[in-house]
Amino acid sequence: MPRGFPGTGSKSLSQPTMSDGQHPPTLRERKKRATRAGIQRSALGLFLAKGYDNVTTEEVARCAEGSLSTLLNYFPTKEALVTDDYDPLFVGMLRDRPADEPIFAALRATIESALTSIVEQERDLLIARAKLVMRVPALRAAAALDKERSVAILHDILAERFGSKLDDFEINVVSTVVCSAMEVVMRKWLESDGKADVMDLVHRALHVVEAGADVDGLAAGKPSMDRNRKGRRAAK
Amino acid sequence: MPRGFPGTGSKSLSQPTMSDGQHPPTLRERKKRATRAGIQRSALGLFLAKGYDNVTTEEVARCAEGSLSTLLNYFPTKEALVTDDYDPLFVGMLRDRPADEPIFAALRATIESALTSIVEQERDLLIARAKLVMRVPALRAAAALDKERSVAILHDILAERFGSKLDDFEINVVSTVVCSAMEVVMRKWLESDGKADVMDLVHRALHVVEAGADVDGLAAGKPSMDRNRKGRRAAK
DNA sequence: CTTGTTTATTGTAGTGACTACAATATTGGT
DNA sequence: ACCAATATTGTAGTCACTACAATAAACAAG
Repeated sequence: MPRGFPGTGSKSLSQPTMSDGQHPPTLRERKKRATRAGIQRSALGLFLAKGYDNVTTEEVARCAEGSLSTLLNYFPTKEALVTDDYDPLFVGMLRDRPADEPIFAALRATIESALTSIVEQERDLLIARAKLVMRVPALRAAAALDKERSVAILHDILAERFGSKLDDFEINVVSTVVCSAMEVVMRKWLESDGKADVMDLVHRALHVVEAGADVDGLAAGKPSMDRNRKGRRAAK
Repeated sequence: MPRGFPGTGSKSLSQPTMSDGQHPPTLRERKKRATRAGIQRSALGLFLAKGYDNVTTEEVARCAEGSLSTLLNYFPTKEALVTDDYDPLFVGMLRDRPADEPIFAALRATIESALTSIVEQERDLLIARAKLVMRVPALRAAAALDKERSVAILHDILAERFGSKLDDFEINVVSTVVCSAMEVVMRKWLESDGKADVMDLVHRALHVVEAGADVDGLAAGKPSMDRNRKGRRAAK
């Protein structure tokens, strides 16, 4: 009789992982994805219900009708059970922008399409997961390590375009700062339970980064705000 | 016969912790500081010698001639053994700047005095610790949580000055972005083993943040670089 | 459908960080 | 020298995670 994770057959969860293999997904492959998704769903459910710290990895494994060994085979750490990994989608989109497009315009466009696409498909899942991460210190710490990768990727893209004209240090600062600003956007958006206009936040944040965080200047009515297309001053 | 941590008597380590109590430090207090410092020094030594992951907390306790319980009483986690906590010094300095000084000027001045003071006294310790943190993922993750507090503190200071004129969101972005930029400075400085000019890095990073990370503009010779007083283009 | 190879799943035994708590030692004031 | 407050220690246990060997399923071929 079959062991394994039988109850996880519903493939309704659209995994945002990169489908690099292309080929018709072999049966084995599909099962792996299913078990993986099943474990992750069980984990998220339990974490949301009982609180991250009050759920053991063993409990998650049992809930997903599998063994702890298998769980650890898919997710090296407990924190990894709550990771999203949208970077590949993001990077692909950014790389595909025309090379002559100003970088901040490209960023805005990329973020807009990536974000709306994600929000459309997995709005609730995204919010639930992200709010969980925000609540749990261990998850925030793990997310910080993920963010390093995002920064590195953006760094590479920027270096591709400006490596000859800009020092690596400045590129580093810019990529770090942009990612940090986006993190603030996410946090603020989640605080509003996803009811705030994400793109408005994105525009406001990127405006600060692009035009300069000259607070004294910003406070004085910010004269050159014609860069962004959407109206400012949305939520208080 | 006395148990406790006898071998840690040398108080040569100038603890940067806030001496809030003021009063003549009672004998008990001094002992506590000594044991704490002793544990931390033992830990750092072992971590540097054998690698963070190859040292157990029990080992650190033995090296400091104390028990594991005591160690855990002083440091709630293994990561905490490598934390520095310069924020109080920093905040105090920033709060003491004249209220009418432009905020970025205040930041530069504060960072300059705080940094040079720290570097003067504990240069080697600082570098050793920070490089350790950079190498070990678990420590980087823990440092991210510490950074949250720094951001919050800077946020409060900015809110004090600009809360009436600027939306909380923009203040959040600015404080986050400034701290992130400083983190990049530290990383770059450590990559050069502390041989690069820290303040030059600080100025360059803050310039990007203050004047705007408009990369296309920056790449095009950056016309308005007369804001900073030190020469640019230091290390390649 | 059987056979053999590859790969996925599982159990076991352990390590290490950390908690809770009770027992003991030390300090500080009287 | 004694008592109260506090510091140190040991014990027992939980939990995340590793290493590894055993088992079961998926796949490719005959």
